Amino acid sequence: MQPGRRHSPAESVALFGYSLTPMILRMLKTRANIKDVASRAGVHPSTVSRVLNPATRSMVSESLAREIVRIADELGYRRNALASGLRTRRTFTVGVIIPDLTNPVFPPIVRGVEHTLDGEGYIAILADSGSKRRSEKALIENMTARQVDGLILAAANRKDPLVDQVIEQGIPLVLVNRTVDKHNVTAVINDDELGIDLAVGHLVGLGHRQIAYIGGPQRTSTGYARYRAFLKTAKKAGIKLDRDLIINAREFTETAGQAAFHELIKTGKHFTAVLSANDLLALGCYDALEELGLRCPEDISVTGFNDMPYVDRFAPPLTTLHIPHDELGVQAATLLLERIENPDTPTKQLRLEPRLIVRGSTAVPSA
Amino acid sequence: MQPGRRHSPAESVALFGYSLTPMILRMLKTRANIKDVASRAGVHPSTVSRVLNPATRSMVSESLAREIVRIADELGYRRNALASGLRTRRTFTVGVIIPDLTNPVFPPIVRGVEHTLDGEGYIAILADSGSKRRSEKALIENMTARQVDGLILAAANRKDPLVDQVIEQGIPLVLVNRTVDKHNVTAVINDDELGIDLAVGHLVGLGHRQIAYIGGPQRTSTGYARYRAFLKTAKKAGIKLDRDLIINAREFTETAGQAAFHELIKTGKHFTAVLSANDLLALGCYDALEELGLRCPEDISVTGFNDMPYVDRFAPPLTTLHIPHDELGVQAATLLLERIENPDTPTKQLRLEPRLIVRGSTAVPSA
DNA sequence: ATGAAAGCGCTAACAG
DNA sequence: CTGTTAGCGCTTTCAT
Repeated sequence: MQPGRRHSPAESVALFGYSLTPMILRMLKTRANIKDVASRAGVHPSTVSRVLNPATRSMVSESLAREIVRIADELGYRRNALASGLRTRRTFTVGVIIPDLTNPVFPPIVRGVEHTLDGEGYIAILADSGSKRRSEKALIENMTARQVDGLILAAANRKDPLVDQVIEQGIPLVLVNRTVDKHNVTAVINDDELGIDLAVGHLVGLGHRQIAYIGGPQRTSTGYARYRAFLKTAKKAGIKLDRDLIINAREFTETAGQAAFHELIKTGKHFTAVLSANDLLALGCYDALEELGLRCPEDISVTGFNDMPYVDRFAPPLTTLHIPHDELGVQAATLLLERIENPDTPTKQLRLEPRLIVRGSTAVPSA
Repeated sequence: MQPGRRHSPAESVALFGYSLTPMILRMLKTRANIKDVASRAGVHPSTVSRVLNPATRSMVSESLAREIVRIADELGYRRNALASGLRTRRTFTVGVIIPDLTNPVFPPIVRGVEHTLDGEGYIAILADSGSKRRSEKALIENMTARQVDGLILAAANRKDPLVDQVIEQGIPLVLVNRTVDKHNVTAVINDDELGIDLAVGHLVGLGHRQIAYIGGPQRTSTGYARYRAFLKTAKKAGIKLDRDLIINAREFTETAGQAAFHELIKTGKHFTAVLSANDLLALGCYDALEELGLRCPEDISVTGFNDMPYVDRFAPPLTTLHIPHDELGVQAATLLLERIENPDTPTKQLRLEPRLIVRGSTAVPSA
């Protein structure tokens, strides 16, 4: 094959003197391109481009435009997004990085993001970083190499060089679910303080005075904010704050929650309720309770945070804080699109309200 | 700005007579390109291209190659995937379409797919079709316009024009989770017959003879295969096959399962166990049982299919069939990559074995 | 209203 | 081993 030898069907027609049907065309090359449509219509490729782009379509006479559209359809023409993106520097693609898809809080977020993007002609490149920072960095590089128009990160740490890096590169960015300490990023998160307030209020209302707290990793905004909120709220509610009954787990996992609960017991201190910083930690409490032959809520009340799917089916159904995860995703995508349109949009932090869902894991303290 | 006016930093250097640092470069344009690296290194762009491509790197002298890599790093060069893909017709991107991310069976599949792809330098474009065919078609078009190297569909119907279309277009395709009736597609699914076999065997072993069946939509391969398997296996096991006790729900949902169970009860026929074609349907049975004041497993045993996360925490913990969903994803991605490398690979259907997980929802029949 | 020409950034065939 | 050249498919000035 000659270098630069083109295989445009139009040329093939000239070459072989045959009239090629679309079906045959399709067998010759993957797809008709703009040039094919143009030569079929007897116009210049740029005219076709104008017609096929809504923004410039009005530049072309209506009758010709219709004819071109007809031919394009006939040839099954689809714009090559690579070529288009290369030229325009807009890919209508955004990268979404989440730490762990199998953690039930993330699918609804992703879904909200996606549906919002889809409505605007964007598509999402999704990556599950497996919570590993190394791969996260690589993923971001991969995505920027693909010229994504923006990025949504669901796994930021409070201090996050990766986030700084993205910002520095001028790539539109929105954080979701977790945020960073600095306020130089747009983020959509949950109102942690309100959530903890509600949970503490609920427990206190039931009569609990010795409330233990199992928190999450302090490197995450959620873990930190909930911890701070607990200290603050507990003080306000006038309950005894025993430092031994406050444990911040290293991870938001069931096993971490289980271990933490055992630690609480080991202190020998009395407590009638455990406020956990998320559902998984609460679930770990369930495990520990069972191992210790204790009952929930009869012996100990337990609350969670997140309202993961199916926690209402647990034994006992978990009292927890519902976070509108889909809405988190929707808002994150909306804000990102805004930033893509206008990169100078001032950053903003959106805080969605959690709702307390009272179920069977909390009750009036027995002792 | 003149048409065609280039803003390569190298030219800028010449223009202004300044030595520009990488930092300043980055402020001038989004990113250094191959030409920038080339002029900095005093070589031709194609030489840089060769160095930066592992496959062709050996064509360049080792010392020069190293120098070029150094300069590329210094300039923070990243290959523009759009340009590269446009030229090579390989994007290292695959499209993944799933019907509903919030259905817990899909996240692990997606995760398996992604991790496998990631290992090979590919990335996934993910779309949640919301189970809507229309949007599914649009999504596929969007993805092919983006020149994806292949497609993974998790939501095929037994007869699926969309699947036919993709195949016809010559786009490498792998189905996962569900397949089509025709055997002209590569698919990675679960061994439904074995699963049903195990479930029936378990119930029969416990002493159940009147077993009701709540199946899924017959348009899906899973719904159909499990239904056929139940008929076959039940006959083999010598249990009474009462057509009234076999209901195929329209959807794999909790509400559909609930409704189906009520229908079963309305028949007035006696049964001691319900075999459900998936966990969500089984969950619906739980709901109906509660509404009817019946207990599981004391009054009725219930089994599911899928082993969704947390069904072990339900009240009662659900006896079900575990499907290695991550492995499904891993295999699907592996087979797809194979097909991308060699499109003529014969199609194959991989059937992974489910495992029976006996929990608290099944027991010896009381009556 | 349409055409001509140039180039986004990269790679591959060919020449030397 | 390296440079030259052309072009992937598209969009945009600019010119008419």
